[in-house]
Amino acid sequence: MKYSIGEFSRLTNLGIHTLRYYEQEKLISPERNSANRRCYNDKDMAWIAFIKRLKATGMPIKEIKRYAQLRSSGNSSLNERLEILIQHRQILDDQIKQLKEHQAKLNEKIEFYKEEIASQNLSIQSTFRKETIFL
Amino acid sequence: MKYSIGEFSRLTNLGIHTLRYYEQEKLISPERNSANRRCYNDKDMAWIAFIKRLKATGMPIKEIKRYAQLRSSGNSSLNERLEILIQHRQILDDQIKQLKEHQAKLNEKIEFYKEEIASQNLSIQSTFRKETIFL
DNA sequence: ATACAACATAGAGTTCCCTCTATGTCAAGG
DNA sequence: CCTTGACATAGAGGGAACTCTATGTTGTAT
Repeated sequence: MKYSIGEFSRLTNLGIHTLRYYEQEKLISPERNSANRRCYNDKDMAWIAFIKRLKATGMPIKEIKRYAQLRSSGNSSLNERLEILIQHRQILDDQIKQLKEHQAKLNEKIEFYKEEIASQNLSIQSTFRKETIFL
Repeated sequence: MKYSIGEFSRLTNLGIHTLRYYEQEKLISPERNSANRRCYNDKDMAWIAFIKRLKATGMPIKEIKRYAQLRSSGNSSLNERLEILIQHRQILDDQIKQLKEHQAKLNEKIEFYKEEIASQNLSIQSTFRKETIFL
């Protein structure tokens, strides 16, 4: 299947401007038809999906660009690409580890807040009780 | 303990400029001494540590600022702060879930690459074998 | 034929989060 | 006393990743 930039934008959730920007940055190079219109295909689709994954895991555009260049240079770059991927996996693993730590601490903090609030409500309640007693 | 901005910068790993920027953005309001110099204390330290956590989990400065404002408005804002925290926990949980998914897919991709490379090495080997046979 | 929407490019603008520069003040050491 | 270095403010600069504007072209429906 072939897609115009409009269709492709809808299918990838990526905004026409963003797609053109990615092309400018050489992340992707769709074919052109006779009228110079961009013609994205299913391979582009899969590639964009992967780009989105890399981005979502914090890889900067520049690094994705490097990967894209290797990709376009064919099979001889497989090893180098694999290395980038393995390196990025390490980064991702660390990232997840960090986030889990933050998650644990945040949970602690939330528990602390709940207790704090509970004890406040208690003192309000007792004040209220006193008031009802003394009124 | 009290710290000058220089010391505090070293202790927090946050760059003097960044600390001043955070103050400008009202994330933190250290006291000043007679000479108008900033005097950070241990409470500021703990607070900065928490700011760093919020940042590291993707909370934008503006939202941290909102939290900081509530914090400075005292105990009456405990509930509201708790809500921000709980909401942020949700975001963090989702984030971790997403990253794990990306991790799984990345691992798949890496395995795929390894196989690809292995089969290439094989074909090179066999070409090489042919050559050695036919030479 | 003409109107219209979708496409094209070049380049400016925006947002976020710093980071740096220019300029000035002040306290302490040689 | 004077230099030095850490501090102060105000505001400019920078990079990343978009996002938008201006202007022009093309293909299709009326």
